[in-house]
Amino acid sequence: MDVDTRLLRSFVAVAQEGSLTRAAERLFVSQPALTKQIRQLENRLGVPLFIRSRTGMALTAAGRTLAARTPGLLAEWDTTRRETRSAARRAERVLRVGFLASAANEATPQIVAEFARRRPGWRVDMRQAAWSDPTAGLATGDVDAALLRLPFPGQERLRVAVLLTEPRWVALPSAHPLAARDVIPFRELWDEPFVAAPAETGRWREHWLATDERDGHPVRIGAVTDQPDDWLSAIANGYGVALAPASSARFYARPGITYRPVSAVSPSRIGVAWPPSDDANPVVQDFVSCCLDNSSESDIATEHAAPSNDAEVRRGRPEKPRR
Amino acid sequence: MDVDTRLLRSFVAVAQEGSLTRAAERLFVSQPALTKQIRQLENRLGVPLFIRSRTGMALTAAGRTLAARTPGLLAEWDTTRRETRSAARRAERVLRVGFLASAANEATPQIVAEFARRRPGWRVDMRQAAWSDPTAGLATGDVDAALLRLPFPGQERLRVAVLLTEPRWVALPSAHPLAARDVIPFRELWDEPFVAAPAETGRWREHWLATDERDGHPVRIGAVTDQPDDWLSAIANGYGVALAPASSARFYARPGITYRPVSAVSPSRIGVAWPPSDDANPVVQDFVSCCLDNSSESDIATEHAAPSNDAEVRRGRPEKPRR
DNA sequence: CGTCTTCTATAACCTGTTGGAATGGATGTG
DNA sequence: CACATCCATTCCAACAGGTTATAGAAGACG
Repeated sequence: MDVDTRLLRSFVAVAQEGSLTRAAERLFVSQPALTKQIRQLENRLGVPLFIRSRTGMALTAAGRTLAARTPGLLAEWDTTRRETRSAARRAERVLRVGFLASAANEATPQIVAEFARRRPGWRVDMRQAAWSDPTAGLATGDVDAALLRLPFPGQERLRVAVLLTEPRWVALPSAHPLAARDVIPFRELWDEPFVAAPAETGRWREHWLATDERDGHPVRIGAVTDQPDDWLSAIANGYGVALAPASSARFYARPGITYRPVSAVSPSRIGVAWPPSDDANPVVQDFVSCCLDNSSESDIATEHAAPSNDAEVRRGRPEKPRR
Repeated sequence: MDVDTRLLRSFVAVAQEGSLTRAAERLFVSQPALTKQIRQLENRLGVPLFIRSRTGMALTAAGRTLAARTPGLLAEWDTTRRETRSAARRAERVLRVGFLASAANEATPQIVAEFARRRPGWRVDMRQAAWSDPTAGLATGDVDAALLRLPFPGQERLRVAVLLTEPRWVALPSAHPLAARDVIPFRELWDEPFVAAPAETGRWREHWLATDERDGHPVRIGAVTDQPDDWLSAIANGYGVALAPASSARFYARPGITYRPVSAVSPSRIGVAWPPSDDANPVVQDFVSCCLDNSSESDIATEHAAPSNDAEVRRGRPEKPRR
């Protein structure tokens, strides 16, 4: 009769992977735990969902039926959850905004101040997210909007407006030979070990390793960190170097670390993001326009989800109604 | 992130009842258990769903949002569950048919035999249901079709074809003064204690107490039973009398119990029921037509769900393709 | 042929959660 | 002022669910 959605998520993972062992590591649980979960789901439904064999787990006819419907159900539950939390924040007059440490910049206090002027009675609740969640809580519905570094995984399912573009620099241990140079061509960093974000951040990690801009040259990983402090320590301790936004030189200055401009590497962008379900939410939209008003971009680009790939819809910069 | 659908069902119950105490008894759990469930749901969502007061539990804005979407989610889950089990039975070539003890009659073996002729390779799995589930497992998706006494609760959401109409008699302790009579007017039974079905069977229970046919006269309940054997014992032991289909005199003859015709009470009907999702399932439809072929009704009525009340769609009796 | 590897299943153990009964506390009511 | 009616809390027993270690089956390979 009743099931924990967790069982359904496990089921979907096993169905996709075709293997308990692989699904187990994807879900960060042990394989015996997954064995039990699947067996429990089968018992509750009173139906075998998989045919076990040494080569893995194959769906039965019933399993295929379930597998076809479950993702939709889970998506609906997630939507419901998101809307419920969003309703609660609206009732409390709180706008919750997530941000990545590296995406908050000098303009942030002004954005919040202007929002406070436009929406008296409302409170902005800023929460910093770890790098392990590059959507800063948007993906899970924890926040109404987020200030992020682009690109990030899951971007296709959200609305994004670019606020700022800045060059990428490199952070090096001060003792590093290249630290003496004024500008470093990216090519000269190809063989350096890099301090990287956790693997589960996918596209985001790749962007900061600039894997696309190495002509296929492999990346050396010197360390994996998931917070600014660990990241700085790893670099200072010589585990590797890392690309970083130019503004890091101001926000994350630290003895033992030197920032240098990098040539021949694409810049980094900061954007504000919100879920499509809030396209008509006036409060969220007010916050977005406060962001745009304080943006240094002369031409605001809003990235929408496009059927095939990331087409960008450009729109003129709105008037500044600053009093 | 994840929730047990049980929590959602509890939430819906509390939201509807507006009270933990009442919802708890409806759900057959203790009130502290429900308190904890609701609190747990609130914690998982990170949102208060109810405002507690001495007068009960009132939904918050977030609670209303959740309450609006949850029933749909649960219904979808139930549909998914039903279809999954149904797919399993199709793969195994098993048609599972539920029946209430009192709804199986002399025609049943012939129905099954004819189905076996039409669908070689298929097996019919007949399962008897307790009175506590008057849909005999259809409501929960445990069976593909069911032979039932009409009317029953939940009938509106299913397809039903009437197979047989028979008078209602009364079952009395043999020592009962009325047992000596040939025919008993229903009115003379109004003050007798009745042996009834469990309260949760709603409309079904009321039909067998004939509450609608007492001119508002209150019903006396002498005992509550949920299986034929208990029911017979209760009557034989003098806890009360009970209306029963005329055929019970043949199927449930027992020393100490006397069956007598009752006048001025409506008859009972037997029907075959199936879920609307199987309207196009050829196997289920074959079974239904086997039922109709063996029906004694000269005019087959199929009851469909109607927007306002139980309109009956009549259709001519199909040809008998009996070889 | 053993030996590895790669799957899933099982066993043993530990911990946190859940449910029930009894009880408490707040608050209207006869 | 005792009572009825809510929800919250406490205590205890039972169970579910996780982990590690291990078993068992069956291809892959030297």
